[in-house]
Amino acid sequence: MTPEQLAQALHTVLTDAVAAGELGVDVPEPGELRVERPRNREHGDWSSNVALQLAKGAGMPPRQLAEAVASRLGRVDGVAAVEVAGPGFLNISLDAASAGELARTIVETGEAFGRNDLMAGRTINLEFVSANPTGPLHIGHTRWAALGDALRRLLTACGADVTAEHYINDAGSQMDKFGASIVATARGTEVPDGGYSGEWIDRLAEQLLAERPDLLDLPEAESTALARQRGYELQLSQIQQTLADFNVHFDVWFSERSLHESGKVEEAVARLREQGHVFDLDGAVWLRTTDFGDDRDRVLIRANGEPTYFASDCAYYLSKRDRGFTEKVYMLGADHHGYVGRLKAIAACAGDDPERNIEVLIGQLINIRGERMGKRRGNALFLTDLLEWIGADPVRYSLERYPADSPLDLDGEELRKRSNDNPVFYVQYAHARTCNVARLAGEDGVHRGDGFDPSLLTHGTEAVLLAALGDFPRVVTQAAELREPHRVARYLEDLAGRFHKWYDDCRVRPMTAEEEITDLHRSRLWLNDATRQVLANGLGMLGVSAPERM
RNA sequence: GCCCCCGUAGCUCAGGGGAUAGAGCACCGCCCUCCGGAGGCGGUGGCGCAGGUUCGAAUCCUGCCGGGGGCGCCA
Repeated sequence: MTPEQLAQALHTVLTDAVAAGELGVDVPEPGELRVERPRNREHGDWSSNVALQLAKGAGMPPRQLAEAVASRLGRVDGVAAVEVAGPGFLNISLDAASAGELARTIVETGEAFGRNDLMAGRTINLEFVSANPTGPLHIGHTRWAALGDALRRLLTACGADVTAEHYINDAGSQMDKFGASIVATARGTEVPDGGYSGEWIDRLAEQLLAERPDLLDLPEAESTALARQRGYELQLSQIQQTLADFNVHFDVWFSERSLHESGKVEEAVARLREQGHVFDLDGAVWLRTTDFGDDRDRVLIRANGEPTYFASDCAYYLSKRDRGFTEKVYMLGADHHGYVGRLKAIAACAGDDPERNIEVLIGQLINIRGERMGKRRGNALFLTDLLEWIGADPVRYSLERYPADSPLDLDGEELRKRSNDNPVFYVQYAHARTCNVARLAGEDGVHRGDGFDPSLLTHGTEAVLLAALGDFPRVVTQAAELREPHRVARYLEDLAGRFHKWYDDCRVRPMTAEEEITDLHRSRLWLNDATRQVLANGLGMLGVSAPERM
């Protein structure tokens, strides 16, 4: 019996009680009824606080209301006992067969277990990373790459139509400085003020010189333009390769420059002007974002006629809108939190609902060994370095197990250690262990077949494991709705722990070749395989591999 | 000055109003006649401070203290 089925039963029981005149209250929808896994095992398999929530509306003491519900709920098929505890909690115990049935459900549902269609029909544009193509991805991008991709997978798992998008800031003066920096490096002179320097610039200069030995003989403007274009291509493809190595998928790579070249930026200004939010002042063109909560108005076109970066932001937003996305999610670093107000204002100026059509997620920056990592500082830690030293799985997982809004202080040396200090190994090992058990069981002649008797799964660790397995769909939904992939990671760690404890106490295979194979062996194999499935599904949603052997 | 995020165990962090606040690491013990010990069991140890809302607050609100970040006709 799943918690969802319990919530449904609870709904029915409440409705019946109201019909019988036992209580007068508006019965919440089943989805609103919270059935949770109690922290304390002695509080049953599942618990609900509905009595506490409805007491006021029903005008009766919570415990009395709870008693009324408990006696009815206790008669539901599969429910072994319902106790009223504390201020009015309902502590529900399932009979073993009903609880154990879940193992079969999971095995038969397979990869689909945990997925749902709650977000069906929603078209979501998820923008993240959006790095400047002037250098390699660093640790700051890494957090969003991991979390953004996990969120893409989670929202997709909930039935949403998700487009993962990477905006390429390939317009503007930083690209000119990028080109000039490559040329200066090729020439062996100082890079311009505010330019780029680093090993990657050296490599780009080297490569460009190899391709175009005449680079330095060209007129300055020409060599810079060449370096700018070719350096851009090389750097972008390096970024794309790195993200692919990191198991991060993007559906669309959107060029800022294309907005300028296609006239979309001017068009955006004109469209916003039609909406009545554009005004002229001091020779510049402004968007009155203060009408929608921004703390100051923003310049679209400078007095010198050049559009601002903000103007492309507007054009980009309108592009997303025109492409039919109802929800545009932006994932930004904390150093961009000042953008929230103006981005929301763009949506409002465009006639959208800033509460519904746009969502800005802010992630705190990461510290590694106490040093703030930034692209323009020396000794930046690049994602390629992390992948080489640590590997994609541990890097992803170590970022995905924390909420984005908590400042993260990871010890670089600890991260480099390939040891069980890293929880990803704990979870992956649990998965490998389930595979090993299944493999050896098969060799012993233990097969799932028809020998599934859920009433045999009576051990305490089995009840706990089953309850944890049943919690998975709720965790997925919650993680997707709250945009918090770390909930899945923490869940998996808990599940892995439950599994290891069960493994210690309950043997799946016969101890000796002489021992008769019974339904107990087979039923436990079902449970083992159900655990394997949930671990694999959860790791899949995090973009982390589920190895069969380690 | 204004705005955003965060203060939970020695350390790194979980805990979207609920019962006795958890995990890993660190430290101290224990478990291999047993499916992989990359595991399990036990011990030590904590909600920054002060008010408020609530039957109930680590969680919500206000103030203060402490840490990080942001406030351009830069990109």
